[in-house]
Amino acid sequence: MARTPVPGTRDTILTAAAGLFYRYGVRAVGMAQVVEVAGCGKNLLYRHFPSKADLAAAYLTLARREREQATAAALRWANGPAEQLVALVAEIAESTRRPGYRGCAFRNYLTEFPGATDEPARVARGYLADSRAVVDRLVAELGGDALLADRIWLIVDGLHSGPPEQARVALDWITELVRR
Amino acid sequence: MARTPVPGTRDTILTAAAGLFYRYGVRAVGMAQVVEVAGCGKNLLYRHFPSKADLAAAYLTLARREREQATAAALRWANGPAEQLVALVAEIAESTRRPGYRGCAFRNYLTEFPGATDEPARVARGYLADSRAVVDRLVAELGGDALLADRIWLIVDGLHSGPPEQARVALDWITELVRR
DNA sequence: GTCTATACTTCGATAGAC
DNA sequence: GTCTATCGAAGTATAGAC
Repeated sequence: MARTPVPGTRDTILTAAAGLFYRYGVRAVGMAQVVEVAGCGKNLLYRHFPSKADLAAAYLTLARREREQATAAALRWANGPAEQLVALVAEIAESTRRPGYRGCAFRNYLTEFPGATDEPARVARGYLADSRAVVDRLVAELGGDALLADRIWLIVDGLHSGPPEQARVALDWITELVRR
Repeated sequence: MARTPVPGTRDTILTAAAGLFYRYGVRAVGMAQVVEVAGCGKNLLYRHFPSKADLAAAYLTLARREREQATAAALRWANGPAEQLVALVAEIAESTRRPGYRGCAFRNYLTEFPGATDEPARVARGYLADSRAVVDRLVAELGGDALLADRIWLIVDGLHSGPPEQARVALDWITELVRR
């Protein structure tokens, strides 16, 4: 009897991989570990993701989707560029305070693979660039100059790599900058 | 005939390792690669550094010494806490603009080995904590509050992980914050 | 006695085969 | 799903040059 392929297998594998990659780093996690946590055979994993780079790229793409959804949700209740900028940073600040937070997945990947030009690196750089572009757009709508955008991005960068205690400091500061 | 031990061998090896570790990451660089670049035998390497962790710890300790020397040199010409804070950040900003800059060695290590508690990790966390303490002390001397110290540290964090173009933005901002 | 070079061991990784 | 081929890495041991 032909066995019905289980739907959502790809998601199961990807979720397991994402958890491990984010927590321990992409380099530190082996495919065997992913198989173990996903509870599937090695066969299936390599069927869905022909190489580790493919899996890493999918992991970062998933992370991107999650970030974008969280951002969109945060922006939903904000009116105008000022509120939107605050909401944007507030969402990041909040995420850094969640248990298990280990920094920005995209920045982490680029630190683990400096100078990489493979697919995961492209996904990571792409997200960072697009993310920065959103800030630029909102600042422009606000009527702010390039300096304000640079400063906000500087805080966002610091927020991602600093300790979670910085979350409130960053948020308050952004609020102050934007309201002015 | 007894051969005279070459002095400075340890430094030669360490310099080679440091260059590789910083550029490509500690995980990505193998001991064989270090041997190759250092131009010595494997035996000698393991005599001076019994394990890769020892070598990594020595690399970060060297990085710390270099940072401290650069910081001390920058602080030498500064009078009072305000000027010293500016000089401190100016030195960091300048360093991020040097060719070959690949981020903060200590933050990078901790990103490569999240949650590590080995000797290199202790060195990295130690430097970061001491570095932060210097900022706190200078801010206190300046008569500033904890918020100002947090904000300065936020900028320093952002400066380390952001693009080099942020250097001037960060420096100007610190100057403005401290002069007030 | 100190160094280089190299062979070797063990281990874990990716990836593919069955 | 297990089994295996292949590779690279850490670390050790040995042989030989100076």
